[in-house]
Amino acid sequence: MRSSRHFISTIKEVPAEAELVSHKLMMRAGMVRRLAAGIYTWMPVGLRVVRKIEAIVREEMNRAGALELSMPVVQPAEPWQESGRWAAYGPELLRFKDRHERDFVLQPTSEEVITEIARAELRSYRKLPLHLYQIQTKFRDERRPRFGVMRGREFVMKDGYSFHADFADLQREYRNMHDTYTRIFTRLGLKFRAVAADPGAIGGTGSHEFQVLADSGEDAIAWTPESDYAANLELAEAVFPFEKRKDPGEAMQKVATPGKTTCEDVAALLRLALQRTVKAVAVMQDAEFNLLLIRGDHNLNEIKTQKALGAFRFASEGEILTALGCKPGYIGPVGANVKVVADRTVACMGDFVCGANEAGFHLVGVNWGRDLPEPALVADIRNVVEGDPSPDGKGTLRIQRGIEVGHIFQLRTKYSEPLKAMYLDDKGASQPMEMGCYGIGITRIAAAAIEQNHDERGIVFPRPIAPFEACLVPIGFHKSAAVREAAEKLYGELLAAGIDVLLEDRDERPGVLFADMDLLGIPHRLVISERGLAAGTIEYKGRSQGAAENAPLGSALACLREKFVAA
RNA sequence: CGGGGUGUAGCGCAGCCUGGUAGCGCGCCUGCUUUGGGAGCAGGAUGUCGGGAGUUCAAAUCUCUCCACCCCGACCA
Repeated sequence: MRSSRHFISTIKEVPAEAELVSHKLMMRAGMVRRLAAGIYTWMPVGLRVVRKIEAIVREEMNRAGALELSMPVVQPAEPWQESGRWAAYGPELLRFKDRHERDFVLQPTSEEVITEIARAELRSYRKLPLHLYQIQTKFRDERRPRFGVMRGREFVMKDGYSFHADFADLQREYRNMHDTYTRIFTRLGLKFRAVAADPGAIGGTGSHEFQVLADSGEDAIAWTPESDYAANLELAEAVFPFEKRKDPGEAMQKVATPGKTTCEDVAALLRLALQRTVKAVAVMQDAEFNLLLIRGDHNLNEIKTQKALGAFRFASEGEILTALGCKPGYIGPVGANVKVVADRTVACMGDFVCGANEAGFHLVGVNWGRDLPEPALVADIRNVVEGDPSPDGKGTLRIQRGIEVGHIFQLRTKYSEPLKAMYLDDKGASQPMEMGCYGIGITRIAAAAIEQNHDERGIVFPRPIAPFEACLVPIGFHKSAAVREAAEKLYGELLAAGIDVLLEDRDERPGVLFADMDLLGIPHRLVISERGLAAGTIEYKGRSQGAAENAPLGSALACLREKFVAA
């Protein structure tokens, strides 16, 4: 490709809306242009990246035995009503009516349609297993689209669905996909981690997320270097503390803490470690008032709480006042005639500090059994923190941030039962199919890769997904016949050798060309100049290396090949 | 959806408080010079000041209203 015939539309200043590095760089590099909130045009340069990601995903999916198909983006409401998701999905599902006032949706995923296919086509155990996938545009009407294409409303996803006669075969395919995803993300040149995850709204039993490691990621991962344990923070279990609860050492005492409404403030005032304090979170389960107790330095995990308690919501200030006679900031479990749910850690604490249910006062030296009854329920309701013991008993946990780019689920019969996707087994009995589903965020990968690979000059793409593998930059292409001839000749050779090379033949100053090639993140650069021609050399520089090096002019192709292997 | 903020040239911004000729930088166009890291000089084009309504002799500026977008909290590839 010649840059003069391509569409390089780089800009120096980024639109103010871009917050994340990857978003800024994608805008600056001219990969995407925004059309509406969370809706982007993929410009020619950006689309090349997307296509390369798709190609790798497609190749590995095919190799793993899955078959590609393409399902409609616009889908009728009926299968969604049958599966129950028409009611359950909520406002993220974009719904609209056609001219006949019939209801339709834009697909956010395609379980319903694929299950219809399976129901109609896979009548016998002889046709199972089957894994079908598509690489398709998805639409989710996000509450708050942000971070450019990282969390857009319209995006491209690879979604695959597998159908099995029994659970064991589903588990086999699940492992197959786990391996396949590992190969895909490795080939894409990403640093990632597979973590145990919550199946969430999609449902089912087992589930793993593939997280690209990046500090700007929206997810937190708990993992340990001592074993292969890794889980999403929302799922990671905070195990029971090893040490037994100590016997009371202090008498309970009321202390004045005027204006100190947070555990941090109270601990600072009393010159106590934050780990000695307990915070109380008031929640309602229908009409029942609950106090959740968490150690001062810990955070409530709402997903775990929901699993322990069932559905709940945070209490209003009025409800707290009614139940405890005290406003938030000084509430606590002592003397409160309400249901008390203690986190495992709190249940093992003694001589702790908590609110006195009197504005401006806290209690110190509080002990279970002596000063208040044992909690009605002890459960794991907090997020793990760095240094907590690993749930598998090996080592301690570390926390790292990540961007979710893949997610695999064992759906079991969650969709096949309501949608009646049944098959006949070898005894002629009708059985619901076991299902798995497997997603990869194609367009999100482009952003995640940039988030993970950039420097002050721009993007540093891994070669497999760079818009071009290499660029050839002639200095004085429009001035020097010798440079032009040498550049054209080499360009032809590189193309013939199957290298995806960009010839920088625009009539711009060298500084502009270099800056653009760096910004676009093209991994390998060859420079031809009169200076070099006179010396019989060509210059090579890798995008992430500091200084350029010279190679004999005739060995340019061999040099690139060598660098490709090295990189 | 709740809370905060911003809409002025293609992009980044100033002007608004205290009403009175719409500006700066980048980019764009023309010419000359320049040519190994986003060139210099000279000249030039570009605006329903987000939309609507109101106050006023006069509104980018004050008031009301609608819209769009961005940032912080409950979800997901």
